[in-house]
Amino acid sequence: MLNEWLRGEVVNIRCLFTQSLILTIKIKMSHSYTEENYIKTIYKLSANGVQDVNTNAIAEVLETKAASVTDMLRKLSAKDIVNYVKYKGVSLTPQGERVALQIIRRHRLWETFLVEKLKFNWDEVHEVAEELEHISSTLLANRLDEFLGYPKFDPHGDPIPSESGEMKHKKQRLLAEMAIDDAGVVVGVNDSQPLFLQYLDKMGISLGTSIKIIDKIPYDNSLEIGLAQDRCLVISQEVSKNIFISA
Amino acid sequence: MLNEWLRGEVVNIRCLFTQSLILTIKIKMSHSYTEENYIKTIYKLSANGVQDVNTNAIAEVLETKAASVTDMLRKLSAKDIVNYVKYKGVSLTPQGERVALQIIRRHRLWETFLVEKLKFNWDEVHEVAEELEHISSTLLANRLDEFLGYPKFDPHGDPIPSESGEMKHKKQRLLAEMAIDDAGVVVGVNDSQPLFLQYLDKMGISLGTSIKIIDKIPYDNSLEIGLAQDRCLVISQEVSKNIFISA
DNA sequence: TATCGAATTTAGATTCATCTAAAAATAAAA
DNA sequence: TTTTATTTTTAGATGAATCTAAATTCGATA
Ligand SMILES: [Mn+2]
Ligand SMILES: [Mn+2]
Ligand SMILES: [Mn+2]
Ligand SMILES: [Mn+2]
Repeated sequence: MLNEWLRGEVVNIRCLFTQSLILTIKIKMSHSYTEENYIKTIYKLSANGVQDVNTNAIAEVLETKAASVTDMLRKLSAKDIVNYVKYKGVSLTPQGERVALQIIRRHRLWETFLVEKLKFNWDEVHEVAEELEHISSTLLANRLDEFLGYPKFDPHGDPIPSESGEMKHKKQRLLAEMAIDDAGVVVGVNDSQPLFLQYLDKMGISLGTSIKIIDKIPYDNSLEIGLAQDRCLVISQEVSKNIFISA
Repeated sequence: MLNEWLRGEVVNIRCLFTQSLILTIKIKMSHSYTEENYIKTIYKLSANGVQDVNTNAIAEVLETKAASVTDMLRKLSAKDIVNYVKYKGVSLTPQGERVALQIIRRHRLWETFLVEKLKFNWDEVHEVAEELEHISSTLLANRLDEFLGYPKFDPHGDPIPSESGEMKHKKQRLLAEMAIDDAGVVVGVNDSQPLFLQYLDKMGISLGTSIKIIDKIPYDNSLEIGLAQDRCLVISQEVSKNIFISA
């Protein structure tokens, strides 16, 4: 296949006779729906400071088997998307990282669109965005970005990469790691599962909500927190580990 | 597979012991990307008054081989999406027609979105919509419809089916079939290929343009037409067969 | 009606993504 | 340092969608 020989993105084709005419073409490598999901998963698993992602971790996230993961890693390795050493683990190449950031960009732009323009609730968007993120047109992503006013964060507080792959790094800490009397504003969630977001809705917690730690219950590490208008409630550690507060 | 036994959309499950508790569940049959493209193609080929669509016609549209089409027709037949008789041709069942209309609905809504909101030109939208039409969420289609203000026609003048599958039938005739001195307004195109639309752009013809037939050249059936501000031009029969004028 | 040619279907192979089960490598424990 | 357990890879099979080539059917023509 072409892909196996043309690893880079820019190729020069020189006229055989005159050696003068040079055609410089930019080759856009395309990836299957499945490949994209692997790339995104490897990116997310290595984002948490992990150097080499292991096979089983990928298999778990993608709800597939380790053997399938191995097959795909060999394939992505041949495409120069990942650095893969048998039994040692896998990491994205700079190429692969660029691809991952584009997928994440599209995912988060679509989520923003769904919430901002189509009035979806923040717990309804992830699944749809999992499909929309694979629409390949870069013009579409860029126009959508423009239409939304170049948003920097998605509805869950996650940063949206720019066309060139840069994103704002928000200063934040986990609610679980704050001390008594500390206070701040909710700027993100660590888990976008509908059930968790629905729970937050029910508790009246959303991005922008001000929270103050009133007490910590040592028995199960649950937190007593204060919201606006002297409203008080207790949340489990599980929950507090999934809420980001402005630093 | 479940699909082969559960042909309808609503199923009752009765408790074996008490015979009293009845679970009524609505089963949403899903179709692969590929199946959807076949369904849409069969719909479009039968839309022109054709009763039984033949295998080769489908193969040509989908740029595939007749043998592949046969395989898929057996599959869609088992799913009750088409009526298929070997060697005789194929037509959509009422079920299949509903599915087709939903795909076309999504295609045209997305095209409208791209032009109206993202400032795409009308020649840039078809290819992207070919991908977007397969995003399955019906909530998405309905919210998009609402966001766009329930448009009745897409950027090429084609009618957009409602959620229930109804669409406005526009009174129109082909420019090629008009007589000298007849006049009207462009309300649609019969071909959405970029090259054709780009040609129309170049000639200053778009939806809403007023056109009057000035003369017909018998030699090659080309047409001399008049636009606003006494602008005159000659178009080939090929072109005149792809422009719809208000009746 | 018999024959020919086009359209269509069948047969068999290929590629991609997946699986299970078995083998191999690595890491942890004795 | 063996032994054991875990992780990972290989081997081999399956199902979906495709292909080419051969066989079959249909419909038109002789
Ligand atoms: Mn998401
Ligand atoms: Mn995905
Ligand atoms: Mn179109
Ligand atoms: Mn399509």
